[in-house]
Amino acid sequence: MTVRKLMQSISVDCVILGFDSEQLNVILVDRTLILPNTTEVVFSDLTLTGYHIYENEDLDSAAARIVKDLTGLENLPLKQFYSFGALDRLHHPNDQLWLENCGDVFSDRVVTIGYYSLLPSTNVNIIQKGRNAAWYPVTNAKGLAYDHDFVVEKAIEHLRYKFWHEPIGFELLPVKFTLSQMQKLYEAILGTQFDKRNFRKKVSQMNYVVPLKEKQIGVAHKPAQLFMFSRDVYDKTRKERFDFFV
Amino acid sequence: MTVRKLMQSISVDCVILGFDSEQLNVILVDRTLILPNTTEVVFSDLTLTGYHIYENEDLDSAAARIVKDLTGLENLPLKQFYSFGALDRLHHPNDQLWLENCGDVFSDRVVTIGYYSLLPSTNVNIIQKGRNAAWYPVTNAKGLAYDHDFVVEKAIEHLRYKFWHEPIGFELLPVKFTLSQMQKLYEAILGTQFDKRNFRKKVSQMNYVVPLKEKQIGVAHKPAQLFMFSRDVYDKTRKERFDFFV
DNA sequence: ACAAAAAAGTGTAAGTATTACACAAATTAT
DNA sequence: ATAATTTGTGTAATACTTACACTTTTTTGT
Repeated sequence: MTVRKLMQSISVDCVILGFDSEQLNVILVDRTLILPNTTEVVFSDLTLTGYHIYENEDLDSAAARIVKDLTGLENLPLKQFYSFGALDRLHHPNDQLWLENCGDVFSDRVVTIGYYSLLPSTNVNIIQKGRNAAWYPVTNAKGLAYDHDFVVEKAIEHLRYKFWHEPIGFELLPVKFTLSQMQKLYEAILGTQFDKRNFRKKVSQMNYVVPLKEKQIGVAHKPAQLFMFSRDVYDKTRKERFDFFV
Repeated sequence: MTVRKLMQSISVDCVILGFDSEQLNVILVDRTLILPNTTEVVFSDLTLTGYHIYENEDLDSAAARIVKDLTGLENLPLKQFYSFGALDRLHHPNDQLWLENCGDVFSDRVVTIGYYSLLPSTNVNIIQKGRNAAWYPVTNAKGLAYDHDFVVEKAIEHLRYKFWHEPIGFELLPVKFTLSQMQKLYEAILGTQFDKRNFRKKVSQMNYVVPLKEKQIGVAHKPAQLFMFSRDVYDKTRKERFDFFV
């Protein structure tokens, strides 16, 4: 076992986003402070999956390690999106109490590198370890620890920007999806409504969205055709930019 | 004078880009190591404008302060674009020699927050202070100190991405510019050639590119009409996205 | 004064993409 | 069988993109 020394001024926070065919969700971790030798709950709130980095790991590895430690999830496509270093980002009284009681001594200000990851939030098995991690609707993710409200906001702003300009949404859909699911996703992220016929016309130009010979099963209405995203076709045919709806 | 304590594991590096109607340029700072008590030049190379941050300044302020200290330039529109934390980013022998001789003790690995700024590289007055700062063509900016080759590469990749998707190039042009200058800029950054008539058709849709009642003077050919960018019109009329050439 | 050089400025036709709009078809549950 | 639900489809008007070449305006050199 190698010795791992914390860098006490640098952390990584991960905004793990999921879509459940209705809304965007984010994985948050319970932060309940119980004073030692008592059972008194001093406060209880939620944080992003985040932790300090070690001296012998790079940023991407730190992000992957932190997510694995807190949720059990591995091999997520984590992408760095922004770094946060406001002087007061740890200065809320609860944050101070928490840091005083967690056993390590941190510098007054910690710069955090923000990462995000996208995945379908259904069928994702979060492994509980000590501190509970769970999905929460993004719209309810307010009053988070530290500056994590702001970090989530920036992540979603980043995501929305990318959505307008390239087809990144497929990671948020199941492997086999219907065009209605895809449309709902775009509408949820971009906050717009699209006409069904025009949306489909647009999608039919994306030849990396390939129709399967399968239909939905177990739905109480006409079953929809299933599609999948072909990274292969995508890499080969996509243009420098992505024209989406204006 | 307030006491300023360095955070020895976090720095900011700024990629200050300029365009001179021909090519992209970047401001680099001379790093010549002369051993104390001798005049022997151990090595001499170039770095981005960068330095460690202080404990009592946030990231944006650090970036502005560093640029001012090294170049005299103030009020640049500095934007954060990516952070770098590879374990070996300071491990080149020259980097080690430099750090050993600069008087401070730094941690083995320093995470740096990358910022960029765009400006016309003509008429920019770089104030020399001790270490020389100057413009260099981006294409020649190879073999830089630390991992700065990579930082510059990432900055330009980021810039190119944004250029395809929104009209950010105006900061790289003089306040009054011709359509040919604008076209050259787009061609330089995007690495494409555009048809003059089609380019102008496209620009005429951007009603925030406003024609002036002035023409170029002092050129040895038919003088071109001058245009300027109106942030006012831009903020009011621009759509969520920017259709540029596919 | 004139010619040469240099870059500015301009139009059209064919093809492609976008928009707005409404109803029939397939399936399950009762 | 019927109701409920969601899928799936076409057209016409407008706007945008593409490919393509010559004339105009100005300065410089003779």
